Formats: sequence, C-alpha cells, structure tokens
Amino acid sequence: MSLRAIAKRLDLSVTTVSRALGGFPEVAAATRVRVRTEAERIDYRPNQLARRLRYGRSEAIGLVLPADAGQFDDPFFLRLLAAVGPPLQRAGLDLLVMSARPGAEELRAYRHLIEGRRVDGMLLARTRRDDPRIRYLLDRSAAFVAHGRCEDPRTHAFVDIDGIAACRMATERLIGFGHRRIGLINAAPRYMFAHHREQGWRAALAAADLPRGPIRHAEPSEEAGFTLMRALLAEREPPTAVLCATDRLAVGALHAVSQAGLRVGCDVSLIGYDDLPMAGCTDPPLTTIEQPMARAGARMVEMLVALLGGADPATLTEIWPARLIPRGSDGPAPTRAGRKTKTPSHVLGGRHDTTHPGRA
Amino acid sequence: MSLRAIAKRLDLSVTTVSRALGGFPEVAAATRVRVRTEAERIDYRPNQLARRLRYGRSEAIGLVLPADAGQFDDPFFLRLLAAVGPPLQRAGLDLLVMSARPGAEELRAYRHLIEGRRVDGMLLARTRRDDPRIRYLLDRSAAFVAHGRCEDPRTHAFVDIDGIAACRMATERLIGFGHRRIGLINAAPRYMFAHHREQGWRAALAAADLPRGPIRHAEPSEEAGFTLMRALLAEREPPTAVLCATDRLAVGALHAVSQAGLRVGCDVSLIGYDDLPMAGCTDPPLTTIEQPMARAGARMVEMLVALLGGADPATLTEIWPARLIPRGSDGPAPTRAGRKTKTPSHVLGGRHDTTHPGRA
DNA sequence: GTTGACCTCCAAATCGTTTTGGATTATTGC
DNA sequence: GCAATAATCCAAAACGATTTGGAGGTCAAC
Repeated sequence: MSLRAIAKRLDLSVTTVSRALGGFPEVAAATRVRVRTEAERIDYRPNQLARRLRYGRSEAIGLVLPADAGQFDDPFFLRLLAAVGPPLQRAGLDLLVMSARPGAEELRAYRHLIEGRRVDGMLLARTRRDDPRIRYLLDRSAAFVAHGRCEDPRTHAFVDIDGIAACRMATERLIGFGHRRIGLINAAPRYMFAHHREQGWRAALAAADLPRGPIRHAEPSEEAGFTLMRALLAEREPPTAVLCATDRLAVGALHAVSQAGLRVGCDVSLIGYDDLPMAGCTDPPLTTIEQPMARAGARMVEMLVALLGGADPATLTEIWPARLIPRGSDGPAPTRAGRKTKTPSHVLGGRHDTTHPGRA
Repeated sequence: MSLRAIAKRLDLSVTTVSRALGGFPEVAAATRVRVRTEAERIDYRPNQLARRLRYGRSEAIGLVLPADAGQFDDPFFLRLLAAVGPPLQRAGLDLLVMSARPGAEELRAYRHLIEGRRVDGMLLARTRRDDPRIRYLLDRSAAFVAHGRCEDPRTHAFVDIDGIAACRMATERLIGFGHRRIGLINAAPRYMFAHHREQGWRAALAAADLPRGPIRHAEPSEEAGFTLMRALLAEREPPTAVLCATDRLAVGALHAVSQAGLRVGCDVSLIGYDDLPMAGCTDPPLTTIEQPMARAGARMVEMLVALLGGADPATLTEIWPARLIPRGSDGPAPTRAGRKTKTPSHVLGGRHDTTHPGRA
C-alpha cells in the first residue's frame, strides 16, 4: 500500500514509481505500464498524510459553527455547508467543521485549526460588527473568506448579500401597503447582517418621512420571535406591520399573531428573511427575502482558492442583491374603522401560487 | 516553529526537545525548563501534519451529508453536527464533513475519506435497509458508528431511537382519541427509520383491529408533506388522523389541511416526529416525538473512540426510547354528525403551555 | 579502584511522498 | 570507433515529530 511496496515488487526505486504514476516524462513507457498495473493490482492510493507533510499544506479548510442558542441550529449554516461542499470537493479541499460558543471557546477553535496547521484557510459566516475571529485571522494573515463584512478597516475577502437594500425594499413594500407603524424584530445588533437590515429599515422609513416603529432584538430563534412579537402586540399602539430579520423570527412572530386572535396578512403584516423551506408552509405562507446561498457558497470557495494561490484579498469583495419573494403574510394595512373581514391569503399573496408551498 | 528550531537555538538534539515537551522523565529538570521557555517564546505548536504521518492516524473522523432533496437541508443533520462536535473535540478528533448524493457519488466520498486515510473512522446517519455505505465500511472493516441500524446480518456499532415503539405509541394515542382511519405520510421505505416508523404504525393498528389507513411515501420535505396530504384529503374517505414520519412532512401536511379549510387538531389530527424548533411555532403547535439527539451524538462519539481503541462493535449497539411531546395538532376524532366547533388548541394540547412555543 | 546503576542526552530510523542532482546505459552522428 | 546526446533510472534529502538503541558521563557501593 505504499510506493515502496510497488518499488520492491518491481525491483525499481520509489523515485521511478512515483514518477511513473505522476505522469512525468523521464520514465520508459514499458516501465510505466508495469508500475500502473501493479498499482492497480494492489489498489494503491497515495497516503494523504505523507503528501500533506511533504507539501506543508493540509488541503483542508475550516468552518466553525457558532454553538450559541438560536444560531447553531439555524438552517442557514446547513445551507452554507451544502453550498460550499461541492465546489470544495472540486477544488480538492476537505472541509473541517467545528462548533464553538462565541468568545474564548470560539477563538480557541480558530487557533486549533490555524496554528495546528489543520487547515489552509477558513470560511466564516454571520460576521459581527467587531469580529474577533476576523481580527485574529487578519493578525495572522491567514487565508479566509467571510460571508458578510465587518467593520475592521483592514480589507478581507467576502461575499455579502445587500441586506440594507433588501430590507429597504421590504419596508417600502409595507409602506406601499399603507402601513404607518412598521416595527422591526431583529437579531442582536452586534451582527453585521442585523445591523444592515436595521439600516435598510431605517432608510425606508426616513425616506417616507415615517416615524421609526418599535424595534426589538434577540437571538434569531422561533421562540424569541414569538416572545418579542407578543410584547409588540401588547403595546398601546401595536405596529400594523413588522419586518423580521430572519425567517425563524418571523415564524415565531406569526405564531404570536395568530395566537393573539389576529390574522397575519390582514391585521398584522409580516415579512421574513432567508426563504427557508418552511417559509412556504406557514399559514399564511411567509413573504420573505431570498438569499442566493448556493452561488454565494460557490463564489466563496472560488475566492478562497484564489487566496491560497496568492490573490490579493482587496480584489475579492462582492456585494450581491437579494430578492423579495411575495407570499401571503403581508398585505394592505387595516383601516382605522376596525379590523377588515378576513381576506384569503392567496389574494394577498400576489403572484404566489397558493396551491403549492414551494418557491414562487 | 519546529522542534529543530528549538533544538538548534538551545544546542540540544530534537530528541531531547521532544522529550522535554512530551513530559518524559529522561530529561534534566533544568533542561526541561529551558526548552519549555523557548517553546513558549516562539509559540511552538507541534505540526499536526507530521504527527499524523508518524502515527499513521489522521485524528479525524468523517461524516458525509446526503445531498439529495429533502434530506440534506434537514435540520436533523445540523442537530447531529451540533451533538457530535463537543465530544469529538474533547476526544481530540477533528470532524471532516462532505456532502454527496446517494449512489456512486456517495460511495466515492467514503472511499475518498477512508482510502485516502483522511479519517480514522466514520459517523453516519439515516441508515437504509440495504445500505451500501455500511456494506462498504464493513467490507473494509473500517471503524464507524451509525445513527440507526441496517439489515446487513453483520453487526456494527450504532445508536438507534426506537421508532417502532415511538410510532406505535403515537398511533395508539390517535386511536385513543377515537380515530379509526389513520393514515401515514412516510419517508421512502428504503430508509430504516421510515421502515421502523411504518412498522410501529402498523403494529398499533393491528393491535386495535383497525384497517390499515392510507400510506404515502416521499422524500421528507415540507413540500412533499403538503402534496401528499392534499392527495389524502382528496380521497373518497380521507383519514381523520395522519402520522407523519418527520416534522418537516408534518409542517407541509398541516399547511395542506388548513388550506383545505379544515382545522388541524379538530377535523384532522396530525402528529410529527423530531421535535424541530419550529414544531412549537406552527398553528396549532405540532404534537411530535422528541429524539435525544445531543445524548445520542455524544454516545456515538464514545463508541467510535472505543472502536478506535479496539473495542468489538458487537458490544456497541443501543436502542433508545423516544418521547412524545403532546401539543395542539391532534385531538378527538370528529363525530359523524359533522364538524365539531373549534376547540382551542391548548385544551387539546394537554400539558403543553400554549403561551409559549418552546418545549413542553 | 572498579563495578554497576543511574542520569542525561544524542544519532539515526521511521512514517510515505516528492524532488533534486546525478549516474548509468543506449543511441545517434560523424 | 569515439564522443555527444538522450533515455532511463536511482540515491538521498526534504517535510517534522516520535522512538529505538545506545553513548557518555556521574555517583555510590563494595
């Protein structure tokens, strides 16, 4: 199972065997055939452990999943894994996954991977405004690509989705429906994506000369969305529409609305963000914003390969647009006269095919 | 950054440096201090690539995510990753994740990992009745632990949740509610878990002398659940209760029921399986079956470590019970007289606190 | 004073691959 | 026939940590 085994059996040197299999020209055609045949016979595979030591590269990249509540079990990360898997395999890179709670444990995971030379580069997601992971990687000038930006003045490679524009668009849609009190249920503002989504929401309200509606923060879980929405509904003047920074928050909010005896899409409009598979299957189906995860993941891998090849991170920064998927959870603002009669969600859903829970 | 660097600077041999850092006794206390100090100064970390080659172990284990529709993006796998992460780190093992479509691509991924010596062992989940992955691993006598069994007569290490008992219990609960036509929306029966859940359902029906209700199969996605439930409702005599083999199927089914103008928990009862976070946030909240994923993941890692230490797989087989989480999606069968008035879901939910979408 | 028992330390081999710098044969040209 | 040129092949070094089998001292006991 090694070059030496083949060499010994064929009475050759390991050099020749290596070259024969590697396709180098300085080996006789007949010898090459003998070597190939023998290699096939014993089902020879080069030992990756040896190759990696020789080349000083691990041919793997790392990804640390945040293990805090409401983060880790987010389908977002599973979609990211699904997205980066195939392009990584094409690039001959393995994917090493760890999970760690933000803070010291998380940084220990990064050091474990980078300083133990277990990976050649890193992918990271859910960037924070002040991101110690990115600081660390920049300090060590490690190769990495982020999904999202951060506020460190030093540039790094990233693919980001334009959450400002997306949430501005979503908020403008709600304004167009006649809503005047538009709330925001957001993830913790230390996250860059939450910060951006809030900026988009603020920008749309400011542009329409509307007052800033109520705003709440929590980890982006269904449960938090439920709790916060219930709190918003209990206010003296509840918002008639709420933008949720993630679909999971929106699903919880939706539950709170219907449990309060109100109708989503009529009494209260909701818009989510992510377009998770379940978003088409809530009642009513969730109007949401779709992120091109598969393409973003593929591009992140491309960028990482470029970085490993010596590319300048400053040339690898891209911001992509998101797309609004109209479904049934938003609609015209309720009139002052009182609650309207229930309108079937498929009427409000616009272009959405209500006979089907999939994408519009 | 290497032992040699330290040795050269301290005018010692690499042997002594290695032993000093490794805590071996045959090194003078003073020398050990000198070595430790120098190691600290240059922030020395042993090169894992070299260690691994030396030991012939990669100190990593592999996990291949199935990339087929409705499987990969299943939160199940994210929970599995979350569950095995911490115990693996404690055991000093890295986790190598690939994704592949079942079939040739999947087996190629296994060969890539095992034959390239990239991992010392494998974890796998969602076993199939005839599972080529398990056949392959058994053939090569590789170390692996499965989440779920398969029908290969050779024993292997696994942790399984007793889906037969769980689904029998759930079906008995529906029978207790007076349901007589109880359907099943199942995952493809080639999956062991689907097979078991179906067996449980059949057993309960047989024990109660009830006819087998309608049964449908599909990949376990929301969309499939929606489509299949709509088909069931369109039958001449639709079932009054449906057991769904996964929560994602149940969420889709729930959507189909409410879109048909029927009330879940009153006109049609539904029970899911998995207790995903979203299960508490559907309307009504989903009665479902909870799997102890975190403990199962931890135990799987324990077993794998034992296998790498030479343990006999035959001694590492465990079947654990699941727990039914009563919520609001099931209830008394509708009377023949016609549809009952809507009963608030919290009455039906039993112990469930309906003011809160979390676990009961 | 010598023997033996330590206490320290080291050279060299090992893991398996790749690559550098020749060495040994054929083959060709004149 | 002789030299120049290919055509083949090989020994050894490299990657960096670990481990085997000693070597060279120091000390105490007899």
